[in-house]
Amino acid sequence: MHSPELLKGTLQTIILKLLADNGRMYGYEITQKVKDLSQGSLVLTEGALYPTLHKLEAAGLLTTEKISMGKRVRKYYTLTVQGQSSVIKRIEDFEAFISTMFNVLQIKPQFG
Amino acid sequence: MHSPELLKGTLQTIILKLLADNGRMYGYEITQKVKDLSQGSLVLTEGALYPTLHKLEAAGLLTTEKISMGKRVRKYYTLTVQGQSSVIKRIEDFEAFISTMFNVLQIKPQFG
DNA sequence: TCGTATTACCTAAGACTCTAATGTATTGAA
DNA sequence: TTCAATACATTAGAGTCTTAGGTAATACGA
Repeated sequence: MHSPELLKGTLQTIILKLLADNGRMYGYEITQKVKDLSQGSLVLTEGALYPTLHKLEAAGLLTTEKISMGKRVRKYYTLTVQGQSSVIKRIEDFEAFISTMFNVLQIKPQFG
Repeated sequence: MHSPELLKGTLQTIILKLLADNGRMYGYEITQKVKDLSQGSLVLTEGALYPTLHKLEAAGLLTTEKISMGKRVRKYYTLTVQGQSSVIKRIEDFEAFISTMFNVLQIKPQFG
């Protein structure tokens, strides 16, 4: 489990990128996908997820549609055109930030 | 200039690592060092820096000494033993977080 | 069939970290 | 002598998260 402070500011980027890769997704599905991809080390709480989804929708980056599954209603989120272009920029921003952090911390990227 | 939200949670790590590499430093010096190492893209505001320094001191990771430079008094910060061991852990945490983020975002680290 | 876990949506209070603004004072250079 | 840079610091407010709580459907084992 990571220090939760590090996650701050990355949640929107994660959500947007998952939607870019997977097409439409619903909230609970996003939490499970993040858990899977991070091997359990990143857990999105619902108190963080839903306000963020609603904020991204209000900003015009996402649209929603409600799909009935029997009696249960799922709310699917899809990127708008504006959302699609913003993903690219946010990934670039994230990569630039990481690069800067390696310089400031004076460490080399290690992978393996 | 980076999206400021991404910086959140990394400030303590930056300060501790700079002190580990450079020995004792004073507040203003830290802001300049960060600006230099990041080529101007990361700027620590004083409202973020000083409360963080005081917090790290209260946590026992830093000690201070006041050095008179003529009429001016500089406040130097030095890592305690506890601070030195915490740097190692924080760098490891940061690297693990980056690695996880690359997995979740499904991007490959690009450097150059 | 009954209880529990999981799925699935959501909000609200409070903690925490940052920005922006402000304040004080010294030093150095034009 | 006046302005920029150096050097310390605090505070109000914004924003993002955690923790806790609420509702309800579905699936599964005892």
